Parts: sequence; structure tokens; C-alpha cells
Amino acid sequence: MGRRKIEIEMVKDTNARQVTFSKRRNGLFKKANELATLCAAQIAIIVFSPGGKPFSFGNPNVDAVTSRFLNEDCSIEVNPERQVRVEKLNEELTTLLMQLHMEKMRGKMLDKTLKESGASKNLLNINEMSYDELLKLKAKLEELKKIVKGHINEIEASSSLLLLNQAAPKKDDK
Amino acid sequence: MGRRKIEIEMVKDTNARQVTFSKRRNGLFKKANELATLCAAQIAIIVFSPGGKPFSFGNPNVDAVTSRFLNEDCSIEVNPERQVRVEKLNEELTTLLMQLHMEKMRGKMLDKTLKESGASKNLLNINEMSYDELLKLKAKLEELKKIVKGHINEIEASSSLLLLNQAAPKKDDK
DNA sequence: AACTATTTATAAGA
DNA sequence: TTCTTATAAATAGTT
Repeated sequence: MGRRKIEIEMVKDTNARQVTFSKRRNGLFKKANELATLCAAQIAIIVFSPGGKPFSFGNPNVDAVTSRFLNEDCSIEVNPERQVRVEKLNEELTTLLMQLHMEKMRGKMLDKTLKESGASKNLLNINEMSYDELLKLKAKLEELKKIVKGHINEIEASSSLLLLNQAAPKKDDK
Repeated sequence: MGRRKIEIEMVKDTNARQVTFSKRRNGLFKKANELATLCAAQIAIIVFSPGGKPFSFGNPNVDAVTSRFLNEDCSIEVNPERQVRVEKLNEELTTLLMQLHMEKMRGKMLDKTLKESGASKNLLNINEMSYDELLKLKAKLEELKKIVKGHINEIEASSSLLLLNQAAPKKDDK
């Protein structure tokens, strides 16, 4: 993103970190504003700087968005359905982990194949075969990604935020 | 930003607006994740799509940040144990998504490499190797399965209990 | 705070 | 929807 590409890992130098924070916070808020304007979307952002200082952005404002989020959350029925959701999520996670591992193994195998193929000269259109397999795997990963993403939103929106509701009972005087 | 410069004003076409929203929401969340990682900053984002559907991003998670923000006004404390559990679950999900993304990228690169090498020459008897690798893979999967099961059970137990715990005292309907 | 060389995000198009 | 591609925008390192 600039003169050089950087790894996305914590900037160690305190001063540089503060500079990066300021620049990127501005960029983030600008993007948020564009999103809100372009899409008529409500949005709230809360950030704590490395120094612990809070910054926020909100359209129309932070409270309106968070309240709406909380209220929707509270209106969801609380019953065993939730438990089922979590169990399903965990099933997905299991599958996902398996798939991930398989994908990694396949990657290793492909690496090996590629290396050794340089030395030998033989038959078999393993290329197409592998390619085909890769396409299928890729499709599966896409699918899983969607499922998991959906679950994350669900969990965040409905489950976790119950904590917040407990933390701020004042807003829940219905 | 892209093929053309656009004015930052509401996109009128409903369909285009939805597409723009999805793309930019992803971009925004990515930027937020980078900010959090680079600067060791806590951040929470809540967005409502033009269709009114809620999406959120949080590092370490939405409610931790929002609570912290709210607590600056009203010093109410959240049960730390519960918070930690939810954070851990969320961490798992985030990590998995990241890994997925990385593996997907890797898959793409392998696709390309395979295509290129296929154009230049034929390959190796992959069959024996594949069989051998498959056996190893199977063993590894068995191993992984055990690990994951233990892990999942842990998450499931804590999150389910968490949800049930919260469900109970909330039972006095509004 | 400004300045750029680069990288990244993304609007259109397929 | 997802992928590509041409271009606009963001930003890392510098001044």
C-alpha cells in the first residue's frame, strides 16, 4: 500500500504504530462514510487506539446503530433453537477444519509433484486431473466459507451481544 | 475507484447498490482487521445493509469493544468468564476464515503453476505417490479428528452453556 | 504535514 | 454469484 508492501502484523515501533493508526483510522472512517452514503446504510465504528483512546464513527450516529443492533438482538426468541444453532455451527467447524487440512496436504503433494516433474518425463495427464480436483476443492471451500461467514454473523448478532445487553440493562427497560 | 470514478452519492439502482454494499463491506472489514492487527487496536463495526440486515466485525469481538466503550459512561462490569469464552469462540472463527483465505490463495497459485508446467511437459507416475500420500493423509485425518473433536466439544459445551445461562434469567417476557 | 512510488480497492464487464 | 481488468484510491516510506 505504498512505497513497500508490508506484512500485516503488529508494528513494533511505538511511534510508527501511532502514525499508522492515525492514517488508517482516517482511511477506515472515510470508507465507512462512503459506504453509508453510497448504499444508504447505517454504520457504527468504535476503535481504541494503541494508547487506549476511543474514537468513533457513526451514520447517522453510533448510538442509533448500536441500539438498533441491540434491540433486534433482544427481540430474538431465547430458546433451545439457539442450542441447535450452536451445535450446527460446531459441525461446520469440524468439517471446515478437515477440509482445511486436506487442502493443505494436497498443496504439499502438488508442490512435490511439481518439483519432481521437472526431473522426470513421463506419461499421464496428471495435470488435468489435479486441476480438476483443485477446482472441486475450491468450490467446496467457497461453499464452506459462505456457511461459516453466515454463522459468524448470526453468532455475533444474536448470541454474543446478549452479554452487552447484560452489561447495559439500562437500555432494556421494556 | 476502478474502471471509473464515481460520485459518492446514493446508488439508485437497487441491485447495483446491493453489489456495491457487499464489496465495500468486505473491503471495510478487511481494512478494520488490518488496523487491529497492525496497531494492536480494538475495533468494532456494526453495519446495516440497505435491506436492513445486520453485519458486524469485531476485534477481539464486537461486544468486548462496545462494552468497553459504554463502560466509560456507566461503570458496569461484564462477567469476565463468559466474555472470555465468547472471545475464544470468535477467535477460532476468525482464525479459520483467515486460514481459509490463505489456502484459497495458495490453491490459485497452484492452479497457475500446474497450467504452466502442463504446457511445457508431461509428468511422472503420480499414482504410486498419490496412494502413498493418501495413506499418510488418512492417518493424519484420524489424528486430526480426535484433536478437533476434543476442541469442538469444549467450545460447544461452553457456548451452549453460555447461551442457556443467558436464556434462563431473561425468561420474564416483556 | 506533504510527497510519491507502489500496493490495494474496486467499478465495470464477462 | 464469482472472476477479471482498467483505473482510482490508499498508504509506507521519505522529506
